[in-house]
Amino acid sequence: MFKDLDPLLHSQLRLAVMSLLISTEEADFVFIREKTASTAGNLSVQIEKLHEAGYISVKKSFKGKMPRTTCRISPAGISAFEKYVEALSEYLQPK
Amino acid sequence: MFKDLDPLLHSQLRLAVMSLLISTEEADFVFIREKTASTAGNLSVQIEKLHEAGYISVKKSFKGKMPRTTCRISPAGISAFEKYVEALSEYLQPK
DNA sequence: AAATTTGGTTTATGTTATAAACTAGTTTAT
DNA sequence: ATAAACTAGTTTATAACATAAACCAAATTT
Repeated sequence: MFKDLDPLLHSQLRLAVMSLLISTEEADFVFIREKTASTAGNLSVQIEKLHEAGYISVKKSFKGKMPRTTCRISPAGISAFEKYVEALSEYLQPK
Repeated sequence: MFKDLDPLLHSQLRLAVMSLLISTEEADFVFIREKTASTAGNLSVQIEKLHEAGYISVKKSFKGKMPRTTCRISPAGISAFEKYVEALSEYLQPK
């Protein structure tokens, strides 16, 4: 009856990150931190989890002299997100 | 940008319980346990949390000689569920 | 009457989310 | 030039949460 919800996506912050990346394709750490209104520590941890899962890629570079972390959603991430949305909709639209 | 998700509802099992109760208005413990495919222990804990929050009412009675626990969604529960669905939809339909 | 099942609750444990503290370096003010 | 403050994060500690395992009381089955 109720499909399982991917625990990696069923987290407010990780879901917000994925939601952002789905529409922007690429976003850096600071942009995501601002849009999600999260702390850097929390965001760092959650980005690492999405990365480990293969849902996003993370690229480190420099913008001038300052470090920059850029995230991009992967095909696996897109598909996981779509699957999550479909599973969740069962819960939201009670038949 | 991203509204906060009610942490009481942002839990697979509690959300499934609420989803069931939204459509059935009243359901007993065993019915919910079967529909959600959860263990009795976990369900007991999560029902208690929804109860404490005032999202559901819990009535104890006997069906013949056997104990029965009946749950019903409250107006506060309905409104919290609706609010949750609305907040969540921001995450699911990336603009 | 012993064993099993029912309908739960309580408790213990592992997982998760989060904030606090820290690191490494840059920019700004003195 | 140096101290102070800021940027961009990471690591670590702690509190909250989800879940299963163990338990209980009573009913039913054998």
